[in-house]
Amino acid sequence: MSEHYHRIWKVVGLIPEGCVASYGQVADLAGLPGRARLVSRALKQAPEHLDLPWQRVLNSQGRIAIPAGEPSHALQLSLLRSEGVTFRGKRVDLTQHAWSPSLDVLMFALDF
DNA sequence: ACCTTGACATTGG
DNA sequence: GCCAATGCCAAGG
Repeated sequence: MSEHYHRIWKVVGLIPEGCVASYGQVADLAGLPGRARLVSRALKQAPEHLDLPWQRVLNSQGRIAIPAGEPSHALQLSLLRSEGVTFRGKRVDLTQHAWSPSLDVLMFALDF
């Protein structure tokens, strides 16, 4: 598995319960600016045992990126609600749940 | 090596 | 708000 995937997985694992991040934000924090699509692939291929909070990653509009109708779309919605994330229609209320990583978390993510 | 495919983001209409 | 065009780039055929 590529080094990129490991960095992406590490960042996703840092997203706190009740918070959400966009694919692009995760890519940036992983040191891969402009590679949001790589994040989606990394999540789809993430090994189960990593137990990542993949449900906390949404598109830049705050919407669930999995196509409605796929079983995991409903699962993601349910997981987010169960951890207190609120929705405004189909979008998560980003003014309330957007993840703002603290400086120490940033340094950890960036390997400082 | 050459397409095609995305759980994306941004911009412009 | 919705849609289309672009840029992006690793994976899989």
